[in-house]
Amino acid sequence: MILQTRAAIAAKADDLFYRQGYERTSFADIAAAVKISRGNFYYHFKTKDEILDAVIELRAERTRAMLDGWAAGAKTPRSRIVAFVRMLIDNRAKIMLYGCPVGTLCGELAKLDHAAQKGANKIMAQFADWLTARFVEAGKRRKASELARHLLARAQGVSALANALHDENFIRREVAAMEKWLDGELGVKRRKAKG
Amino acid sequence: MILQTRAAIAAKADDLFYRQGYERTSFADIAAAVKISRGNFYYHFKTKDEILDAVIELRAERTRAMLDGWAAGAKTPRSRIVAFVRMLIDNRAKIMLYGCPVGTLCGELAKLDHAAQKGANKIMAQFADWLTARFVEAGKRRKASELARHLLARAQGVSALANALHDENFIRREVAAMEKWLDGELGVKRRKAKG
DNA sequence: GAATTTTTAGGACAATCGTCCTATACCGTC
DNA sequence: GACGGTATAGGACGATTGTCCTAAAAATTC
Repeated sequence: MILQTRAAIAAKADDLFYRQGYERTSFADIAAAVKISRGNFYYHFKTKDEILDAVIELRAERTRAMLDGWAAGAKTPRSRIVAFVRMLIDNRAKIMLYGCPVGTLCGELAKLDHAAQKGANKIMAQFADWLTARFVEAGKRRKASELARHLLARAQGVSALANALHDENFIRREVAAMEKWLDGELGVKRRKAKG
Repeated sequence: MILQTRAAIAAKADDLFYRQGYERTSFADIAAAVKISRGNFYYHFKTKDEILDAVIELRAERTRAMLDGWAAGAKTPRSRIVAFVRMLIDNRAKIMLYGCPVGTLCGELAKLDHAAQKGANKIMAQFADWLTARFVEAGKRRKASELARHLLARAQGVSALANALHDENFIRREVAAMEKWLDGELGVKRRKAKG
């Protein structure tokens, strides 16, 4: 079945692109990981760009499923946003080794000035849009987009710094700080200190 | 003069590594930029790793000079930290195109599992240490390191997100938010809302 | 079970990679 | 103006890159 092999290639490429980067990962690397010959490879994907497109599509789909899961699994807007923030703790080991999968891919493709850059950036936008929707749910309609991007940026920053400084406690502290910030913004436990 | 050519190579490599990434930049690219032959290249640097080391050293020195300049040029701890934050606005055009030079290099070398990773991470630590010293100056000795890393992470996040979303206003908003946060932490204009 | 399509393996291809060698031009010094 | 060390140019090197071709194997269809 062509779909199985194609999916296997995309899955292995996804993992290798994350751990080694797109540029560093060769056809030979992926072929070895999938255990098929380099020749057979060409039957499923004509160019490296096509693989990248498939990987981005795979990640976008996985992101969508993850976000849907959080939206369905948590009952309040706050707890849904917290699920996003806690992703940093759940994935801390890999983040400290390889950074954020979305952020690092966007960064690499930006430097390569790659055509797939737009697709990768869309995944980042998926998070921004999802968070925006959650803040709207929480009644912060006017500032929703701003709050969403602020939180997303903080998550990106935590990933980058945890990767550079290899500090796990830093991740935990920042996650706690983000939750505290969230409570402040959403008016949980304490009101905005104005008026 | 050997130093002139060596320095010219390091300077061009620095720029190319920033705009294209280390992996993507070849000897031929650098040689073409410096306008010397690939053969002559080998006379100054034996390996690509050596060039990377020189570039990292160059960046570390430039970072040191920049931090010293901020420390000398601004009179209060707050205004020194603000100088750091405003760097995001000053460099916004390049940041939106290529990201943060420090963050993206650390990210790329982490994925390559490169020996120079440690040196690149040290530049990130330079910022963390400098900011820590400024917060100590401001009387926040106990939480200085924590505050420093928090602010550095936010700057990294703003760079990453501005790069992915190509949003200049986002940079300005976040810089303003960071200054406001700073005032809150340092007790400027308004006290901590506790007690 | 023969015919046909789908899938695979293996290798050729030119280009480029980082690396390294050697011959020559340049230089100030005697 | 011959000399000796510094700097440069040009190209060779083996390996690897992404891409592509062809023939054989496997699966499917009649």
